[in-house]
Amino acid sequence: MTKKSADPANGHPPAARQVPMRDFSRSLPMSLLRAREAVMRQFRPSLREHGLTEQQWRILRALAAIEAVEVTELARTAFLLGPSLSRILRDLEARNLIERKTAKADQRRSMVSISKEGLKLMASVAPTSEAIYAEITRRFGARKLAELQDMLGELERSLAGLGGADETIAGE
Amino acid sequence: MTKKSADPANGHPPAARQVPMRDFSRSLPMSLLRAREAVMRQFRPSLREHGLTEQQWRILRALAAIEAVEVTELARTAFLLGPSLSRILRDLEARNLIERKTAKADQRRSMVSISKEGLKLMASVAPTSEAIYAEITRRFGARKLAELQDMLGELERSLAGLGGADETIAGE
DNA sequence: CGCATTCACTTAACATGTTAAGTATCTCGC
DNA sequence: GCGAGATACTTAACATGTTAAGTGAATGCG
Repeated sequence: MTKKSADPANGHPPAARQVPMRDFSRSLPMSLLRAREAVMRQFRPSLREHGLTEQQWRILRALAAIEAVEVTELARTAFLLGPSLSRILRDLEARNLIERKTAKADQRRSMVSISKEGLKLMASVAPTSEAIYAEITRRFGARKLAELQDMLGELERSLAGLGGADETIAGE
Repeated sequence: MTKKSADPANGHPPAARQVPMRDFSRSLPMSLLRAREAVMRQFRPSLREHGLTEQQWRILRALAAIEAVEVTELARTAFLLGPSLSRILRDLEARNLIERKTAKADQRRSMVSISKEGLKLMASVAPTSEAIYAEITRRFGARKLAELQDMLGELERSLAGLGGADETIAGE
């Protein structure tokens, strides 16, 4: 949609296409961005009703599956940068949705876990969330969805080790 | 690393898997997020060298293809929300990369266009950007890339009209 | 014409993304 | 054991995402 270029009614010369590049709207980053937005648009309202943002929900979900994790590993799991996670954890802790206690062995580490309240909140959100996911799967097709996920994973892997900058991965 | 369980020293029962949900890291939103990040990680350093953020680059690219646009349409094209765009345009204008002038017919509208300097900057960034895109295409495979884009587009379309909240689209 | 509504932005306020510094611990070599 | 360096976070600072409110300019209707 919206493939204008029909040169509506502005009495101007063709265009200022000085710099030749691929059609911007068809670039891979834009495709991924739009697709993700289309998906998240479905979930946000429900999360919002429960006073959760997308990232907060990611954190709770990551925590629900385990007993406790260090902040750094949680950041990897929830795909958040340290500073963002740090702030969000502060808020979630203030809301009593998570708990924190410094590890005894290493005072630098703090172990994060979900609280009873956090679990209760999750339980109230999960059904809707699952229903939405099911509807998305139904609309797009379970088979195609799996195929898409495979391709996305492959894309990730094919770009691993092409780190644009520092590349501090080493033995991982 | 990845010392997962091993149950260090905390005297707690096994795990807190109270709320049953799909494996979080395999959800569609996470797959899309990670894939996009893997791609953008390639571009960011180059853009950064030229003093541009991803969004600023999106705006310049959108502008390079046309003579001038209203802010609202530019927002659609660059896939940015009004407020973000508003701020970024203010900055880009201060850097003389774009130009703005209010439309004569409708004083509310302001037409945005890329400046000579903006075009010059684009010309200096485009080659590297294209090279990176080519490398990504090479690694992932041109055929698969096209296939992936198709699927992403399909996903978008299959979720259109399922707007999570207001749904104020009407005749578009 | 008068004025309520709608429009096209812009501001404001708060949450997150992102990079750079800062702080407290821990580890290790000497 | 002690001081340099590495670690695990946290803070800070700035840019963007996101929603709500504000502002000025068109529109429409009585």
